[in-house]
Amino acid sequence: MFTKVLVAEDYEIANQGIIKILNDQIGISHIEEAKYCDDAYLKFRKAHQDDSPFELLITDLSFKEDHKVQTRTSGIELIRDIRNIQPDIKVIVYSQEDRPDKINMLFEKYNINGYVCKGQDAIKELTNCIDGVYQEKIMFPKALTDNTNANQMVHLDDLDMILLEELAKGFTKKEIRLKLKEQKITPNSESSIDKKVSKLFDDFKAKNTTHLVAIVKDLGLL
Amino acid sequence: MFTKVLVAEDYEIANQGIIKILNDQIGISHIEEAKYCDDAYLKFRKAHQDDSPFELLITDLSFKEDHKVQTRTSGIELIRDIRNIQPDIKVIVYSQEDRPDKINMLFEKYNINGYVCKGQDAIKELTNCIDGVYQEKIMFPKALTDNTNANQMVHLDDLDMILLEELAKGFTKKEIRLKLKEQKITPNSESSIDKKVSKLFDDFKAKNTTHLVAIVKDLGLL
DNA sequence: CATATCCTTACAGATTTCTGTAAAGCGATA
DNA sequence: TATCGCTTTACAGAAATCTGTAAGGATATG
Repeated sequence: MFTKVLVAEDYEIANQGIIKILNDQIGISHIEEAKYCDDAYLKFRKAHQDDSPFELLITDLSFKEDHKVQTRTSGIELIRDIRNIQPDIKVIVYSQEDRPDKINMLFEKYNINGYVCKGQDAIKELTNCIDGVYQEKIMFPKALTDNTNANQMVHLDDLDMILLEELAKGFTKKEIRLKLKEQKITPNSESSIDKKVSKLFDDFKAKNTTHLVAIVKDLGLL
Repeated sequence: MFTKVLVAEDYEIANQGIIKILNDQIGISHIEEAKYCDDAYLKFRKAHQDDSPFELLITDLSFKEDHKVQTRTSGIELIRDIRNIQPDIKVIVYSQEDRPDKINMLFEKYNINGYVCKGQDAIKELTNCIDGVYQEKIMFPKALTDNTNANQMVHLDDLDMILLEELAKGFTKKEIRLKLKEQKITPNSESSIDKKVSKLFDDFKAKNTTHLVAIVKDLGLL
């Protein structure tokens, strides 16, 4: 079983809960915790430099911001930076998030090894997930495998995401076109943007831009 | 110090975290836990009938619904029912909720004795809160006393909320006008709607409707 | 009663959105 | 080279948004 684990979770009590389980139920000896992404990153890097690296990272996704200014503000950035240094570290995300799209994204884009939804059966799910990941399995959460509607997913490419973000920030299509031109992202004609957004209308059954952004926000994709 | 405490929290891991703290840091001997409101209520009533009542209830507000059908679905109902039987029991709410209005409501309407926000310093806040409540104090969360920005809040009236909701659903102002007319809500001219929405633009510093809805979604008001 | 203030409504015009159609560009294939 | 399929772009028109100005109505105050 894993012997050295890093837990990144800003909510102290959840943090303690995870540690209690790792200790009592799984018997992992060396556990370190961090309440901030940056702290987690520093602990990780120190361990890596000292040649006693962590084998597993258990992290939340969202970290509340407070007085301490952080360079990393979400678990995703933490995963990215840590994987940059130690690509083979196992990563389990433990989060409130239960939207299939978002969770799938984590597996596809960030190659996480497991996901556990905060919830009633989190203890069993977590221990189960750690077991599986230790055996090199990819551990999807029940919410994802149960649900058949995971297949109804809409695939969004990079440009789709850019458009959604810019629209949500209130930019007009003219402004977005200029931005894309500046950054040499193609296609960048107003017509192409129109087409792409119209496709998003179809995909998400939205009536107009405002509706679209509201839907995408609700789905947690933005 | 309290000797018999009931913890109602559906998230197992947070549940375990609370128990760990009550055990390790405060030294409370008799702790019972419940993952469902109804369970909590039954445990409470049994203890009360057996003449060894709980002295303190620590409860979450929101309980996720699952296969088990519950008569009580939120901490508020639990508090109400328990206080009905044992009015002098101390109650601490431990929840994600950080909106001043909502928290204040709990103190005013349900006479809770303390409130702790789930968050980075929850452990210290929780132990501190329990101490205070034991000394018969009313323990407001820091978020409520610290924050001066509670006053900076934008006040949204009913019509504002209706407009935001309808816009987020993708309805045009013409459609919204007709809906308001049907429901006999005034003002309902397109001009008045324009004016009200323009004010919201100012309040939230939004560039257009799409931006406005995105902002309001992010703030969790919608 | 006169006046000030606030709220509602009407309207106008510049801009933007949304939805078509059609043309141009480009790679793959025979 | 010719043709097919796909993507990008151009353009156009109806609808909706956004931002003014101004007029009408209700209420309060002196």
